[in-house]
Amino acid sequence: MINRVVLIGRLTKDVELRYTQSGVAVGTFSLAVNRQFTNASGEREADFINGVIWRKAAENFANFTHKGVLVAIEGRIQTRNYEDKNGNRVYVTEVVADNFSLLEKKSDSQQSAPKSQAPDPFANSGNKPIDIDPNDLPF
Amino acid sequence: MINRVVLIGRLTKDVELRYTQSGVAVGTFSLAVNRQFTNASGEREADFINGVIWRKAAENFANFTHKGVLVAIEGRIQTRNYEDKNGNRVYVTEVVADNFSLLEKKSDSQQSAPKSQAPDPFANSGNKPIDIDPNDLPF
Amino acid sequence: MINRVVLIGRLTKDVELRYTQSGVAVGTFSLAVNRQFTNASGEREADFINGVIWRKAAENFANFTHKGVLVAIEGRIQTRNYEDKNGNRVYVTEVVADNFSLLEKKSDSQQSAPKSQAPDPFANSGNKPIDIDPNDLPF
Amino acid sequence: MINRVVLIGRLTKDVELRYTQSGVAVGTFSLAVNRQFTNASGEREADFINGVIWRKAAENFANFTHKGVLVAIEGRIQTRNYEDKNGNRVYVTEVVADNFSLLEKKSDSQQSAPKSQAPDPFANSGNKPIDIDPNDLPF
DNA sequence: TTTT
DNA sequence: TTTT
Repeated sequence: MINRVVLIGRLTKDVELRYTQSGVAVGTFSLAVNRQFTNASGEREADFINGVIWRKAAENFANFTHKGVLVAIEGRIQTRNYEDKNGNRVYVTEVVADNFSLLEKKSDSQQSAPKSQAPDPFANSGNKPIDIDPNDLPF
Repeated sequence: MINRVVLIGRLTKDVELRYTQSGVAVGTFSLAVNRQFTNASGEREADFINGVIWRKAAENFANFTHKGVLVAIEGRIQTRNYEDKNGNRVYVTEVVADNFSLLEKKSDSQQSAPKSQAPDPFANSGNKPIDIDPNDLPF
Repeated sequence: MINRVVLIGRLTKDVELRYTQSGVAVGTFSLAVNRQFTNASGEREADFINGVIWRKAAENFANFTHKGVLVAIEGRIQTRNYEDKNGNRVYVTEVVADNFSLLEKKSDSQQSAPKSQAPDPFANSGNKPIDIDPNDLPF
Repeated sequence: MINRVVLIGRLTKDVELRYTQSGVAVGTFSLAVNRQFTNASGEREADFINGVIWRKAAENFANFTHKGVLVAIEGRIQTRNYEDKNGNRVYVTEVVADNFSLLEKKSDSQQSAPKSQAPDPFANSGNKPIDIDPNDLPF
């Protein structure tokens, strides 16, 4: 079934890169996507959308972006749930990104420390997330 | 900024239609969207995505669909949060639909009671959600 | 850069499946996508959108669909141009599908001859079209 | 039926703004959308996608952009055909944009003459293209 | 008949 | 040069 999302927004913090026990890279991120219309008080609010990205694309996304940077991402909506430390079931709705585009050059809105020498800032990759055990998740 | 979602899935229950204090129709719904790939155990899982729809489109969506029916929806991802009865902040990520398509005729997968005589089952409408006070929300 | 298309429509004819000289499957198709709004004369027009699909997905798309069937496709817009027999340059804008969903069971709107035994009608696949020489194109 | 397109690319020339006989603003544009993958020769090609935009959004799009600028557009694919001066039927596939986002500040990639004082560069608007007579088209 |  |  079709499940497609396209977002343009700014990273609210640096992408967090971790590795599953089996060594697969996973990045988690949060995107502030400004709304098109202002609210009743005339302010432009944003939606704060959490996401996950896997494998090579995760490493590239972490290495070539930083907090504040404008990016486009493509992906799908995923829902999952887990039991927290108090035994309560927590429901999560997030975006699984399979692709991203940098919309600003490195110099724009620079804030964090440099992390990597970029051969191609638009480097990303298809990452068909192949059946990873949820218990393997580092977050 | 761009924030666009397209989903095809089945309603996990009838659309719930309510009205704000100012008389605006709001529908809430939950969509089961089957995943493209099977999991490690060879099963096809689904994402259970909650959504909101406003005004005339909400009334049409509620009237011309029922639990189990296959629909396509277009919209955007919205995040919001509120304090629950225990004083805990609850974070919600959901889809605001601005458009829908019925992908099955009335007769297919009929389950609930009939609700309305449909002149055009594909009737829907642009519903630019104009600055509704969140306190006005019936859910 | 982002280039994303999602369409739901009916095949105006059977998918045409061919093979490049190097043996890669290519399907070409035409989709009638009904418009949301009726025109000045109150008629609902359609857009007739041509598309291409590659490899395993092409074979599945050809085998599990036929003229008239309702399908969803995801892909990107591609433009190309070639010189026709009269030496005129022809400009083509079409969709390259990388994914499809059947929205009707085999029995619905059956018209053409059966073509294949379907193990999973929703079988399709990522087909990252890897650098195929345009001169290799059979259409 | 669903017909949704999201594109990020650079305008290959200034938006051309005209008015129908009944006074409706129409903008035409061409977007260069770089491909994700390089071709057999290792070059990154682009798709050159033509589009149309109507009403207030057309005026804003023309006023707040210029050749070379990076923009995001949302819309749908439209097909139409007309008879050219030689009596040949010409088939057109283009994007009808109903929304756009500027992805660069005015100063970036400035090339053309200034055209307008921008109160809000992200100003755009829903433009439900209401039944315009094709004979009324200025292009 | 093309953008950076 | 079109689908239901």
